Amino acid sequence: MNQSQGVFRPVEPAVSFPKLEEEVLQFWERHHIYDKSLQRRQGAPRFVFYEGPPTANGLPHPGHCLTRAIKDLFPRYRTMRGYLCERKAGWDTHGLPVEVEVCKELGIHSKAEIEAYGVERFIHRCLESVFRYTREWEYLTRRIGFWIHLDQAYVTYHQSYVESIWWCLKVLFDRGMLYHGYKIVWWWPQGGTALSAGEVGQGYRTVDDPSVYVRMPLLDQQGQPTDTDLLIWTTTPWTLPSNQFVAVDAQLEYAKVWDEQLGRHLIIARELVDTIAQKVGRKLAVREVFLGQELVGRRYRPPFDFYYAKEGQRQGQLRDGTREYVAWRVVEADFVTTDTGTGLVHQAPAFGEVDFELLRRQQQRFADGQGPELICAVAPDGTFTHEAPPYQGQFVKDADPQIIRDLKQQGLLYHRETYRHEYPFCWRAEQDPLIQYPRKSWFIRTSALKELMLENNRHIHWLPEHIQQGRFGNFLETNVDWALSRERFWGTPLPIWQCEATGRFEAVGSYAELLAKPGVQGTEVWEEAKRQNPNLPEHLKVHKPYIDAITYESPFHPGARMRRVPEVIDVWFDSGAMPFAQWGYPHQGQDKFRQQFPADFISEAIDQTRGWFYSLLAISTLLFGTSPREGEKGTFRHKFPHPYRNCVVLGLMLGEDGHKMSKQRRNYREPNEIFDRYGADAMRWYFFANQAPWTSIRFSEQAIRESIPEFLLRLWNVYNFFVTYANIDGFNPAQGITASQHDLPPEVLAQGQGYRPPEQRSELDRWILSELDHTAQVVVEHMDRYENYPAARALHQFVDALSNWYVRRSRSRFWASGLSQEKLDAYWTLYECLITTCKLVAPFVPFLAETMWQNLARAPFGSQVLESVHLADYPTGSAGRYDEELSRRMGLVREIVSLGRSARAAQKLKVRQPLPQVEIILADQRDLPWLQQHQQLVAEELNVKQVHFAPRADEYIDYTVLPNLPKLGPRLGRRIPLLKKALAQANPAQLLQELEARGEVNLELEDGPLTLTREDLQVRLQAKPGWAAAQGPGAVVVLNTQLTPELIQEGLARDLVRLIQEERRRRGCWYTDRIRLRVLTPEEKIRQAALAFAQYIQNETLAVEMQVESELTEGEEVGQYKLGSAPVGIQVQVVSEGQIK
RNA sequence: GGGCGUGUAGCUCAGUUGGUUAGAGCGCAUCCCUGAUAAGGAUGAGGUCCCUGGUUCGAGUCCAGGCACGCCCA
Repeated sequence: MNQSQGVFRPVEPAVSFPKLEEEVLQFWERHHIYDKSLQRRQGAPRFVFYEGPPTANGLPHPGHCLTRAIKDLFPRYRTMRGYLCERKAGWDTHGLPVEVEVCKELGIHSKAEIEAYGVERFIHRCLESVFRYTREWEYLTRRIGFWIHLDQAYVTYHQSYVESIWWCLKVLFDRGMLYHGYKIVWWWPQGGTALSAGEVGQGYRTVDDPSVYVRMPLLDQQGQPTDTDLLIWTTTPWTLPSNQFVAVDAQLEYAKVWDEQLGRHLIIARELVDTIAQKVGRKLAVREVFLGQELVGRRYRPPFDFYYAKEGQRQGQLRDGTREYVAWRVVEADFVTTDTGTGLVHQAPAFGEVDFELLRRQQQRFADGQGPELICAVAPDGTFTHEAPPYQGQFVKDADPQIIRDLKQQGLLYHRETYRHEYPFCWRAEQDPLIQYPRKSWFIRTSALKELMLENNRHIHWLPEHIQQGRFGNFLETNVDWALSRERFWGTPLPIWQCEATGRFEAVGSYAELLAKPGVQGTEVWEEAKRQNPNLPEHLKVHKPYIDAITYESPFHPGARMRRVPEVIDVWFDSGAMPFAQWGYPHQGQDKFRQQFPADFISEAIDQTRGWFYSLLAISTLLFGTSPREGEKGTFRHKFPHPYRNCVVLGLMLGEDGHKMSKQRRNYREPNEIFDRYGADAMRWYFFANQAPWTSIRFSEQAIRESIPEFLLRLWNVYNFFVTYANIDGFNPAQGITASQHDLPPEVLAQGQGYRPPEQRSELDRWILSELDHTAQVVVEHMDRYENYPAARALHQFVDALSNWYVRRSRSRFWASGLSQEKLDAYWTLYECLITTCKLVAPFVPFLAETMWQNLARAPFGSQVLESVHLADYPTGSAGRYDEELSRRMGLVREIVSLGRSARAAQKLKVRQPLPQVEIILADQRDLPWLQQHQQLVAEELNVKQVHFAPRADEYIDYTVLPNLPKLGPRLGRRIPLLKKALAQANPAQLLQELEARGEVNLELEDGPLTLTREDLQVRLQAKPGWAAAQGPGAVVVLNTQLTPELIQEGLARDLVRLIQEERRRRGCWYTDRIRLRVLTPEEKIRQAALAFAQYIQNETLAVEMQVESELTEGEEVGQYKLGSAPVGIQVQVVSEGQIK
């Protein structure tokens, strides 16, 4: 029969996966398979997925491939499991990185330069920049097989999105959760800009700074100077005029030392006394030692009295009713160290984040308005203000020398030196040092909801688990208020308007609400821009600078106007608002939001812990974690967890060399290169099947390449094998099946012609179907828990078992002529295995699965079956065919065969040489009857004439009887060593005999008797030396290596068959060609073997006749071979042509 | 400096609730197979499970301390 008459399309053996994938992509698109996969689940329970929006202003790299692959895997899987999973794409479009890119193009940097360039032109360029690489992102998304609605993507700068955020912020503002306060930022004074942590990190340089030790005299209770000084240390003398406190560690030991030369006492940390004495070259005599807490509350006089003169004597009322001096006293802090300095830390809250935090804690101790105010003698441009008259107008760093001179003059400078350390500079203007500086910012009072956020977190399923209590939990524990505002241009404008007369604020929840305000002015700015450039997207009207132009009448003061505050907001707020903002909620999309909240599944890399994972959780908890206030629109209380239930945290992907991926290092390949060479499935399989997704993964081109032979090609070969023979035999699964629109589940296959229930089929068939069902069960169990890695391993193992045991053991059945029932069983079994595997692997390697489905299912069934494997239901292995006992036993057979091979290899006896016998000794006799029925299988695999099971073989075997520890451990506990001793002394053979006879055995331990059953003991076998044997945990296999002339002849005959087959192939024979055969060799033994086994040889090689000759002729038509040392010529002549190649 | 994670074969990584002989792939070596064939398979060598101490009858696994690396934050 011609293969073209088969129902399956012939399979190309030299497959190109990338090429197939392109075809599959076209097929999906042409037939709208993704949409159909959703339509099919209309009305089904939803599986909600949120896309964490990428920024498309940079090219995607392999790390993004991992994220996108994982984001595709679980939605695909859940869809096949019967859920409706809509996938809406999204783009993150705002933020500093965008501005930085544009500044680079423009060759500018500071805010002033941007303003000079023009905010309007600037944000237009930002908008262009944002979508620069959208095409590349979309290509990657499509090519890797990530099904998501790109055409319906949410975009963070769109008006509806911005207005959702405005709504959210208005709710928070009205609840009093949004407030205006100070934040200490890294500040570039010359540029007038705060820098992000990333930028600051780029600018660190090693520099020498002045390092000064300064005395601050302690005061007594009357405020009079004492003979004792606090000694502090700083590398930023310019911060001293703004000193407010000195911090100590309450639990640290401090020493009061006497400096003879100075004639005064100094207080320093006890363990630093020697260090400092050495520095100044003086003797410091310890007079007293006490804990830091004794210093807490003591007053001192700061080195400069610009503020002290006015405020030094001021007291404020504490919340507990008592009074305390507001500043210039010793306070307790947990950040004090003794690594450097003196153990007493000068605090200038204006110029340090921890200092500022300390001030804030102090402020909280006082009643409202009674506490210390922030002191700051420095202007935003980095120069001293009039509040520090001697230095007014000087840049802080330049003022250091004079400040030190003045300290010296006052006698307060105890010691000075130079200190080499890392200090940040502006990454664009290398000469400009950064300073920490207080800026007014808008904050969200997230710390008030800390407990709720923690509670919410407790309900989230994190993978890996440790994120919950670890990185994320800790981060929530130390929650500080969210500094929301940014003094930038390209971002969601903060929707707060301020009364120019009273300074009071008001939040606005939408553009329409704004336009409805009384006396609105300024809309013409946008209208004019639009007139000049009609192509401007409408969305821009809610952005700077247009929105800034809009003012309205103040409700707080007659005649005054409300103007928007200048800030935009942190981009993390944008992305964290996506659960509702992607629908424009609550101004629109109410149904959509309620259907799609919260998410069942999100996944991003671990760097998002403090990014998106946090912003999502914080915003959701703020809005939906408490009961709504009266009159609020859109809020409600939702039970935890939200906004996501399961979060797979991916490891960071490193380059080939284990370093961060970087273009300059060239330590990774472009995704497209991988797709073109190996295909998306290879990459996906590498991601899913090589490691848990949260281990930081090292990009490896080789590992991607290897996933082809290890998995894809192995499955492909089985598929190819099936198609080849099914076509030869005209196997057509569709005959007899009438169901329509099905996905070929077992019960439908059962209608097929020649289909027999598995229980009537051979053991091997039942075994592989058992493995199939079990694999499906394991995969579903893991995938339901978001564990792709163990799921992929189970699939890998199954494909291996199918290829290397089932197909190999079944080959003779497929090769037999005719279409017997046994052969049909084999076809039906393999067919079902392939169809089911195809569905099982579909979420993992969607392209390969689709290709197989189109041929295995669509080719014979046409429209009777589902159009795509991705529309199918995921197999769950629920057919009840999993037979644990059978799986275990087959495992034992495979072990025995493996041991036999090992023994052969050790004796250098190739498998082609038949051997008379193997002796198999089992550790456990209970499988003996079953194994005896499978002697034939073992005999074939090992090429031996006889298989003999010996219940006891003291001749070959040493026995060791060991305790079964998992069973006995809990029971015996500390008696275990005694048992071990008793067993070592006992005679194992005798023990075993007794066990077999009575079912139990009595042992006398040193501390008393003990009765053990068969289950309590384990027998280990060891082959005695001198035998061709191999041992494993379950059995010992001993070979009989005695060769008879007959066996040697048979071995030669098999060698000949191999040579003839090779010659057939060399001559390009079709599988079914009949041949006329000549075997030419001067070696008599070979000739004799050929004649003795003529029938066998002719059968195996489809030879209608065979001539054996002693004369070797040369020539193209005679293949020249060697058997051992003897030359052999093989001539093959086709007599009747088959049609199958 | 703090938090989190990681450390297992030459390389990349698994290792379930503590249990006897710690696994896989690649690479290497030796070989097999040759009707899935530009494939496939077997066998082998290769391990102080980072170190030290502890808990336990028993620790790669649990606990404490340390070391190295990575990430996040200061």
